[in-house]
Amino acid sequence: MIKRSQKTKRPSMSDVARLAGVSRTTVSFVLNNAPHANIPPETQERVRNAAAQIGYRPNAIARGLRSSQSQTIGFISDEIVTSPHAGQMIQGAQDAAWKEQKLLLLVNIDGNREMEHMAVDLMLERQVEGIIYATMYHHLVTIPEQIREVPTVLLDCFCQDRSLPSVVPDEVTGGQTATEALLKQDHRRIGFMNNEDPIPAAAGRFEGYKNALEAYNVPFDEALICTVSSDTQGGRQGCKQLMQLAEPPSAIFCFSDFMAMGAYQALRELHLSVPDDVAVVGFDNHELIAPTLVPPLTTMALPHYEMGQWAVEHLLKLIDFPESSEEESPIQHKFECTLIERESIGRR
Amino acid sequence: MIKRSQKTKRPSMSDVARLAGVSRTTVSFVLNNAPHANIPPETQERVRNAAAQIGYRPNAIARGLRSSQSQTIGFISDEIVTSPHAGQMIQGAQDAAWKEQKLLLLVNIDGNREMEHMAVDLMLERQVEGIIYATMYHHLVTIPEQIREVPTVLLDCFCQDRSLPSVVPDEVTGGQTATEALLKQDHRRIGFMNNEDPIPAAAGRFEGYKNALEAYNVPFDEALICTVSSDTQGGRQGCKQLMQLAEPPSAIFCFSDFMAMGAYQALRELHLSVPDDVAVVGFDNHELIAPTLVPPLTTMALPHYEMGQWAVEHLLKLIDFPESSEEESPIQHKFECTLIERESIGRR
DNA sequence: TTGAAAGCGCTAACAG
DNA sequence: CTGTTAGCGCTTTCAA
Repeated sequence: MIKRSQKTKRPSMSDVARLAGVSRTTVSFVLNNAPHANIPPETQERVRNAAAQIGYRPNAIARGLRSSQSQTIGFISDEIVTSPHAGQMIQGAQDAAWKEQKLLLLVNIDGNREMEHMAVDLMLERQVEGIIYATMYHHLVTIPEQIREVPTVLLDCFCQDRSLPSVVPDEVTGGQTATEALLKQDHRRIGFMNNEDPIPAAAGRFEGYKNALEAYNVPFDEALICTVSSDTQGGRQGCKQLMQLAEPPSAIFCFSDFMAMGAYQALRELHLSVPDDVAVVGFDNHELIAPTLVPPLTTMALPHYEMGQWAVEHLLKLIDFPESSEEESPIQHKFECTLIERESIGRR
Repeated sequence: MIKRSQKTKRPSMSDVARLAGVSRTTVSFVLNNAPHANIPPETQERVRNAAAQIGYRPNAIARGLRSSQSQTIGFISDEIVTSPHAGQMIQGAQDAAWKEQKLLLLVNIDGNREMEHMAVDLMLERQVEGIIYATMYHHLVTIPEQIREVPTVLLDCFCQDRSLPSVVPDEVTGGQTATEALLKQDHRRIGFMNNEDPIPAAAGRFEGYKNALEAYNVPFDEALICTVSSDTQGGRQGCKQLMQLAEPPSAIFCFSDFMAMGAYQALRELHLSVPDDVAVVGFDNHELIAPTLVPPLTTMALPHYEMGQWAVEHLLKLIDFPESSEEESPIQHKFECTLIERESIGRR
């Protein structure tokens, strides 16, 4: 049992050196597998044993001070709480960091500008090697200026002048893929319930919807578009509205899984079945919603994990090669969304 | 604009001292509002200006090395991804830490023992002042021994010998409150769909259920208990089973919101309405589920945010007063669950 | 092959 | 009131 009173000092390198009968230098070389130091196996053995014996553990703070590398990455996010997507981004980021033995210093600023500013300061003081600035849905952000003291990558957001590298989902191809899933099953009257908020996802998915129609030579019909709030209520109302049309759609592409859930409710109230009467496709692949609906919802998965991963990987590159050519035009990366096929789309 | 090339060295205290024409000590005293150093306002002014002018920022690593305080708390969690509850615990923990200007070093070990071990090592090397060990649902855990080198608090879990302080939800009173909500509306035949997994929540809520019945002098009927998987499927099947009884229940207490969602589905298939034919109460207050069901689900909220907060607050106490009397019997704290009333309970 | 020594940026006891 | 000085634990150059 390694239990040790919290008050006693932890063993330092000198302690190991003393016990092994060598100098601190030697200990350092051995424990770090120093590249060109040629220390005889026997001495190495002795040092390692001594270290193990007294339970020596390197002090990353001291090492960090000396080598000015904190092995730490800051992760700032707005509202972590509500979205399960947050977890996936963090997980992706952490996994990528873990591979390089870096740890994430997490701060959730909950939409508070002042806190955001302080968070960046605190991270900078702690000498983070870089910062990931993440938001819980794809949108435009303004970043505190001091953040530029250190390499930074924007995750699921972007800034006005694109002066910082960013990674976001490809909303256009996402909307297109979703719509094509319907078109492939011979649906031709496809409703689109869009989010009323003026966000990139709304514009992008709408564009993708139109692209898909065009690709299949289906004329665009304004009547089939309905713009509502992106929650269950919105979906329910929007769906009812669409189904009241003289020529109602045989399929509906919903901006979000919540809206799809609302559509299910509306359809049920109208005694229409999914997918036989109306096919439905959602967006988000909400783990808690999509698979549990009856029938399970076909929907688009957002690449949150991958984006988180990419963000850190890219950040690590920037850290290792700060003078990379990127300075003038930081990369704005997009990840494709993938179709998750379940049972809410039937053949027309 | 504070932009600065990433390669140039950051200004240090000496730079400030030089510019202000004083010694490093003075700078340190001024910038830290040193308690007993009586530095004339004028000098202070000069120092502060100098610091601002060159964009000085204290180096927390150096400070940490010197004062052996990292101002950092480790937060280890199993599977952050799937559960939205995770976010609430983290948020609570962070908010409590933030108040003391501490930051969280986050590692999600995803059920991997080896990774867990390494995570603790990495955190200890980084001199975290303490560690929160969190799980995404209330259960028994075994903790890597080295964690005891530093104050530790278990969040939403506990260890066999209770040798570490922990905070968990009070499952018994939770189950009792839920059941009483039904009893208060004059329901007397109350079904209980329990989780088949042998976890504290299952045993505790069942006990609470029985306590409530007893308090209302309602005889316990084994037939009304049904043990299923805690997902939507389980809830659906269990509910059908209960409703097939010769004397079916007029109300059902479900172990989880997912199960309640399944119950809704089953009831709908049986052409029974909630809450008129059958009242339903869930557990978890899943933000994404409970309010969006039709009718909105009355359910028990788990105190995740509060537990996260408490965990850090308690940890900070342990850090500040390591020799507190707690050594022999670490506190095992419980937080009450609260009833969230929506529309799934009707008067009998 | 190993050790001495300098120093990362900061704090704080001690002098002056 | 302010400066000198001695480290915190580690890395790494240089010399032996």
